[in-house]
Amino acid sequence: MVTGRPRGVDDAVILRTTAEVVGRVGPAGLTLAVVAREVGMVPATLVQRFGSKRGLLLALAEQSAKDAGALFGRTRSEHEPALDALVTLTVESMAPMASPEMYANHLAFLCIDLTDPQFHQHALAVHQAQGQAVESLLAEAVSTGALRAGTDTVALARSVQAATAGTGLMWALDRQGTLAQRLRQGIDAALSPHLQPPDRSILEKQ
Amino acid sequence: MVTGRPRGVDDAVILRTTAEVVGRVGPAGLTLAVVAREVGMVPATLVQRFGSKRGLLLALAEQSAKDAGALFGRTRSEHEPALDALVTLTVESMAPMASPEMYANHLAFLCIDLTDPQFHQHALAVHQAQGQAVESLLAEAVSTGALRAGTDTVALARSVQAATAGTGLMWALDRQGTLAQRLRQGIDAALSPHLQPPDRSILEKQ
DNA sequence: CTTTAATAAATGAACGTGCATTTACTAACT
DNA sequence: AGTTAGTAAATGCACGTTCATTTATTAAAG
Repeated sequence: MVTGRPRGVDDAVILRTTAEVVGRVGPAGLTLAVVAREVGMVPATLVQRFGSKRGLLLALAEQSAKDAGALFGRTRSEHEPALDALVTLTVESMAPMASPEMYANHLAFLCIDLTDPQFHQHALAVHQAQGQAVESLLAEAVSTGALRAGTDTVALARSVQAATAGTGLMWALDRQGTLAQRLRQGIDAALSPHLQPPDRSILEKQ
Repeated sequence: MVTGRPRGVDDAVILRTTAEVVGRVGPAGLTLAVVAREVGMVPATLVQRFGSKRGLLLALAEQSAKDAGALFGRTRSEHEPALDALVTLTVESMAPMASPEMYANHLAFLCIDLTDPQFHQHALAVHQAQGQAVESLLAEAVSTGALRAGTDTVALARSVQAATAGTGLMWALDRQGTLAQRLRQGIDAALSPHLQPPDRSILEKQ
């Protein structure tokens, strides 16, 4: 085996740096020059390793999808009620968008996802992983009696997912409260009509 | 008042053309050259009349906000049940995003709205106008007995708005069915638990 | 142990392109 | 004449990408 000059920094570091830069300026504002400087390289190197700017962004999207998949696929912490876990998971999954600017960057990525088939594939996978996770938590809530028996968990999962996405959007626009608060309220509103009486809310009233 | 050379085309035409171009390529992909060509002008003229590319886009945002405001502020068609009107209004308001590409453009604009204060102002106004419209329709539905008495219309309006926005987002991702269908289902899911029994749904079952 | 060849990685400088914007000028209208 | 609209050409900049070259590393050859 013939090895050449070793790589100074490995792809993971570059992708982390790229993510950080994207977090600041968004995918559109991203320039190879900035990423290169921050990682101690020169733009041409990035092109050589990732093929193009698009290649770099695509690799980042791939990585992010993998991370998100891991988040939604991870095993529950024990003894936590399913609906609490649902709220926790949702809030956590949207933590990287918890400022209007970061949310805007998220949207910018989504724009790419909707336009470019390769990006779309990853985004769709994440979206479906989330749907699965939500639905299985709802199903568990039904089986433990937190939700009314006979609840259509598939339909409800859709509602919860829509409430999540929609709440994020509204919050980014009106900027009232924190994203986490709003998500809790939004999910609660979607779920509360389906709670097993006498429960009225999944939020602890303090 | 001293008038000089008359304007060849008035601003409204330019804005309509701009909107059309944006619909094709998105706000980021917009170039003055293309707009200018389509309207029979030269880029410099657009700059002179709107100050800059940003000025043109801002004027367009202003116009769009005005249009949206008119839509949400218009008087109800008579004898239509409030909840039907709610669905109709929602579907209509999202008609210009009824393809994934158009939705992506909408999102791209939203990215600008979240980043640029002047754009944000218009977007927020539209959002609040929608909220108002939804809430007043819900209030009417309560008063006519379609919704249960005692329903918190403000909270429910929020839910409906979130369901609307979230449903749009999900549809753009998974592309199942038409946006209108999905919106109907999404709103129905949000409202059905609050309907006055024995009603279960606001969708006509055919 | 050198030396040398082969290979991969990284670089720096140049290139080209796409675009918004500026400037100087012309045309139309009162 | 004075005022406004429009234009053509030039300017300048910001980037992505290409290319020839240098550097680091290993494997074999002497």
